[in-house]
Amino acid sequence: MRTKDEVKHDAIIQATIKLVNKIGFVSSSVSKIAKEAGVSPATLYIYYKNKEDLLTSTYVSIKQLMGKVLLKELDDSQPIRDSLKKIWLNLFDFTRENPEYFQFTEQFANSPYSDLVKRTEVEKYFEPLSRIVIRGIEQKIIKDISFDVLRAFYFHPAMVLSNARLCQEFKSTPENVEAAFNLAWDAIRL
Amino acid sequence: MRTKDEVKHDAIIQATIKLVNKIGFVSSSVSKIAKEAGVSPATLYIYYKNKEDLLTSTYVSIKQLMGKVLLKELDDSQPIRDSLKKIWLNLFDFTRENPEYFQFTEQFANSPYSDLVKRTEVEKYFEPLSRIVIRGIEQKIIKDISFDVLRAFYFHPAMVLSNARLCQEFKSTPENVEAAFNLAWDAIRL
Amino acid sequence: MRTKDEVKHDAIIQATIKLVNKIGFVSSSVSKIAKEAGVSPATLYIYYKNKEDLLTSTYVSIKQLMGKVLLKELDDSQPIRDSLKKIWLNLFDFTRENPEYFQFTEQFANSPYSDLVKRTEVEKYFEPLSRIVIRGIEQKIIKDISFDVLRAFYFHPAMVLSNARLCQEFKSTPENVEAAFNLAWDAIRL
Amino acid sequence: MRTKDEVKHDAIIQATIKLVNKIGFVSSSVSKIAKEAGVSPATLYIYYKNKEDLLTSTYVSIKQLMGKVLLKELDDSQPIRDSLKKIWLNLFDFTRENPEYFQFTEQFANSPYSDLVKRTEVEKYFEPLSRIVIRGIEQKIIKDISFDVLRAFYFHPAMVLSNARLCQEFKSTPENVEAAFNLAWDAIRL
DNA sequence: GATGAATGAGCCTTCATTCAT
DNA sequence: GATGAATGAAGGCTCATTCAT
Repeated sequence: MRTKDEVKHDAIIQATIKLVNKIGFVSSSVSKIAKEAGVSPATLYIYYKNKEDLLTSTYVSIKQLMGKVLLKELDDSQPIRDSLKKIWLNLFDFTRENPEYFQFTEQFANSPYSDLVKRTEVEKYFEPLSRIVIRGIEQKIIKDISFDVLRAFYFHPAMVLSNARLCQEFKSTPENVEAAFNLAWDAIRL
Repeated sequence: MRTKDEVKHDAIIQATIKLVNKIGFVSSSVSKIAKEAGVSPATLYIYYKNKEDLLTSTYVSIKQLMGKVLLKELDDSQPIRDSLKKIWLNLFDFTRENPEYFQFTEQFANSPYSDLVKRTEVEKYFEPLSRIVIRGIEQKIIKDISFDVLRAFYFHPAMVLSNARLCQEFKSTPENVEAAFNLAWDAIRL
Repeated sequence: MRTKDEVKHDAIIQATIKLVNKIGFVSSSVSKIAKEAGVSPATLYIYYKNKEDLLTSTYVSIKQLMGKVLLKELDDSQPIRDSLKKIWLNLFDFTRENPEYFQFTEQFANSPYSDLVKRTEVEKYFEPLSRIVIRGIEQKIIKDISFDVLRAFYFHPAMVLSNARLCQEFKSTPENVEAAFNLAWDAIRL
Repeated sequence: MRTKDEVKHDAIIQATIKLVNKIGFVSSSVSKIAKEAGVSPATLYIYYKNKEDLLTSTYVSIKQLMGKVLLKELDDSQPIRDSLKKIWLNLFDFTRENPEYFQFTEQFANSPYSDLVKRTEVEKYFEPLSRIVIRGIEQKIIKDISFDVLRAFYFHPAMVLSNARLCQEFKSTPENVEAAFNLAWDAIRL
């Protein structure tokens, strides 16, 4: 018997990301994705249960990768501010080097498809971040306020500034990112 | 000539908002909107050039209303911090009282349709806000940093916290809003 | 506004019958039917909810017509045998003059689609026949046995003999039909 | 060479019958049948040329079995009526003990697939029955009328009464079957 | 012999839009 | 102005069959 062709599988994933970025979620039909990937529409259903599965799986796997990249090289012994700054820098590195991955997740997160992914399914990949924040609160370094609020001032601004569509002026040079991080830190620190 | 029926026109707008909120952008077809509004699909094309026109027009007019509400009762003589706080409070008032309007704009802003609306077309309704910020920078009250960054820490967090889908824990009580605003202010102030 | 085009509706019905007879239920796709009728596939959905509705409605309306034709010119005062014979003759007249209608109902009745039609929905058009049979039983002219059995010997043989596919030898001349009816009568009479 | 696996072959046949009975001819796809049988779709094509071959072969082999069962224990010396009655009883025994086989053949016989099976291919298994009938005619016991007509009154009613879908009231108890057979006999005897 | 991967063609249905009244 | 009818194109998905191992 023939074995699953990982090259083909990867072509499907890349085609999905590329097409969604180019023409949006709504217009990205299964047959267009298949054509872009150079396979038959039917082939797609060997790797995924249906269109929803294709899109959510792609999203989750990118988020998993993001989690790994953002939280790498973290050292529990270093100051909390340094950890949080490192994560920011990692994020901007990631979005600079994988703009198409990042753009896909942003589009996905704001599409109705995102309701189909359990929040915990994604949040688990960022769990170490929560632990840092909690530690910061315990050590009276970070404001004792709900996680939703802290996220709105620590994580979301970074996402927004990374998003070329939303912020066309902001260029993510090390200086700019550092300057912007200062605002995040001023917001959340005690 | 007969005059267009404003009752009918309004029914179309309300149906659009209601349906998009209920079943999402992708599933909201013209005929479903027409049925929800109690008119013929063809009637819709009397009021709008096409589906794109319907959606973008609806979006822009809500944004115009939002601008009016957010920037009301502002007094150039009052402290900048007070003005910015007032705008926050106005935003949470608006989203509390018009959740369906707000939800629609959030969905729209993250759909591919949003690319069809010129940024300036919407930004002009929030122009007074820029002036306040500029004044704050000139008076050395607000950090001298690009507007994209300031918006990422002043405006976006408020939008995120208003969005029930994104922030399920955060309840917009006056105390919570005030507490969250403090983070915004800490972020942008000098 | 445009009014429903009955010519077009009839074209759809005739195309359905013709195609199902020619290539069978399984192969008769909506688009083939539409093409045969000279309309767009979408047009078909103006007249029918879906494919199932198209097929069942067509079946039921033919059965209604059959009921009318088979039971016409019946006279309660005439002998029961004459009434039952008249119905047989009417049936063979009908199948001779409307072979495509008859063939369609036979195919339908033995397809899984037939489960979608309530038995009573069709049986009501043949109700006078039951009444004759019941009268015959009461008058001790017809055997007192369950209706299923009587139908199996009175009605089904006529259907089978009418069916060109099942009975290729039998020709429905008046003499042949009369001769065959004698068997039916011998079967059910007391 | 390797020998075909009869266990596997039988699994395919049983899966075909089971699935066609459960979901109908139209919905019974090759891959569903393969899955039900626990084999690969490709395996199926080792045993059968194509789907048509699978279905027709299954049909013919059941019919062959039916012929054997119906015509067993027949004695040319016994009265013709007894022989014909015995066949009836055998048929009801068969359908009672093998309802799924019977149901399959009934579905098949009324599907377009049945046209693909030559009539003689099946009829040969019931040839002894014809001989009995011919003998009956020669002995002036059975009406001298075409075989199509005799079959319509002798064989078809039994099939109809056996078919649970068509006759929901009739229960095939020995008494009921005997009573019904009397109608068949009355119909065809001289 | 046996298999899961792979496919182009086709399935039913809905789409955004225009037509004819 | 307003409408329901009408449509070609496209939607997601499954089909019977063959390929490659």
